[in-house]
Amino acid sequence: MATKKNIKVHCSLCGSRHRSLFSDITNTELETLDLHKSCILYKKGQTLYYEGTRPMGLFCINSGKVKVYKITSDGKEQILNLAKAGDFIGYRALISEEFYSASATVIEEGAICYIPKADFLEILNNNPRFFRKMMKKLSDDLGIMEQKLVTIAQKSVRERLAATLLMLKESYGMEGEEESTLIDIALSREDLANIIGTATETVIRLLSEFKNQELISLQGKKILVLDPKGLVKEADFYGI
Amino acid sequence: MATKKNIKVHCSLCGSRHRSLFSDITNTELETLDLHKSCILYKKGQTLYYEGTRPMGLFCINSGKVKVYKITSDGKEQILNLAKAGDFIGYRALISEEFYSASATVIEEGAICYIPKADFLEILNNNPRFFRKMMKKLSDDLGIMEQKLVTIAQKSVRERLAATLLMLKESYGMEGEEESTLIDIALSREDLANIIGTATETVIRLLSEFKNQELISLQGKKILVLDPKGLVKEADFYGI
DNA sequence: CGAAAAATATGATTTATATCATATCGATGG
DNA sequence: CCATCGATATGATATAAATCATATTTTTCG
Repeated sequence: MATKKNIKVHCSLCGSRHRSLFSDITNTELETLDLHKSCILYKKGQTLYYEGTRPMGLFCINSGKVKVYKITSDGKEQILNLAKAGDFIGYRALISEEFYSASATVIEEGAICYIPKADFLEILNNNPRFFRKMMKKLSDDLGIMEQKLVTIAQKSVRERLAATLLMLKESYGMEGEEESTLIDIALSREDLANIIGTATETVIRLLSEFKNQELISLQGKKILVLDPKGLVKEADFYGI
Repeated sequence: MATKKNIKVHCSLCGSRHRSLFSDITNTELETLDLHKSCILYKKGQTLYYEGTRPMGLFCINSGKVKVYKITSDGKEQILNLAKAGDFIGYRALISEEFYSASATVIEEGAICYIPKADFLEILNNNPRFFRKMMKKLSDDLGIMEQKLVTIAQKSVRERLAATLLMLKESYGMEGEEESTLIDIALSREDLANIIGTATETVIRLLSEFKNQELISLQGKKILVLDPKGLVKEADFYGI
């Protein structure tokens, strides 16, 4: 493997920062970050961290997409979260002072910054605004995770898939003509199955059915949502 | 319905406080709390708050047990959390500044205090120790919820039931003779089903099987764990 | 206390989804 | 550019668990 090249992505110039948790930290803090952080271009398939290892810092996604997942004792993968530009990952383990409870792997290449633990904690402890924001973020994350739990526990695979497509449309949708929206994230059928907690073949079959119902159209790896209202009807609720 | 009687349970004398998030707030803060809070004896079946309503304060359980749950669009219940003496509930909605995202109902009667939102936020904003503790709590809660999600998404009902019994043993176990431990919480089979996300009949059947395997013994409503190692083998992992 | 209601128990049947199997398509890299 | 490997697709079959049905036991409360 070639040595990873450290690239220069200044926080102050980062296009994603204003949407991130760092949207209103001080200039001094920004400068310290830029001085201490590293930023690397990751390729698809590279892993940022592994479950069970010690967190030494925080990942901040400048571009690209990442999946955060756990592997069960019998080797099955469950995706907990998808992260994109502007998202932080790995803060939960830092705050709970635990080893990572999940792994994170790049699914679409991009530049990802790494902020040393000490700097993150420094800002956390000296910037009450940031502290409050971080707390709110954890609280929001918890609310989302609770909703996911309920969905997976109580809804059929068909409903969960429809709900997941709607969720992906919200996060990764690129508006097209008419009602149609392209879901702009290259998820394999297997990834999709590992989000909703089902078998890959089941996802493939259900996507075919949704296609036959003209709810979606399959553009190679990506999915085009043709009839969001139809999907809402399939999901029979919203939220995952 | 008879008017609820406000009972006197001083925080400073509360036997559960030292185990709670209020374990190290200042005396002044304690006094303010005692002045402003109310404390009511709730009977089984009474609801502390309903999903969709606005949180006006924080519940602090002095005694008794509470289930926190969501109801899906098709009327199914999913229990997210069980709370006992020393536990706080309802803080997530306060911190995220949302309506309640779940309901909370008493399953074993007890005294439950209600701390006005303003007092909670006051302590939160003026006591950095408490703030940090609250943040850690949310982070821990999130880690637990993630593990639950994985378990429900990837494990069989049989494995989930075994894991749940082990979890309940940890939280509510009363050591008996030999390896045996009584799970001291009066959960109906339906509640148990709503924790693991399955049908009531399935729980009843599987409990019968575990009884036949001499892993547990059914003491009326309560369950006696006879062979925890056997249950671990059934669960094939630990954590829910 | 005793009737009614709720919870538990168990059987029969159905069904959604997993698993296994095989074929085709498409991407990747030597 | 072709060979190989992984992803997608679809069919056949197995199975865990839901649902429906009906006793029996336990709890509730008038």
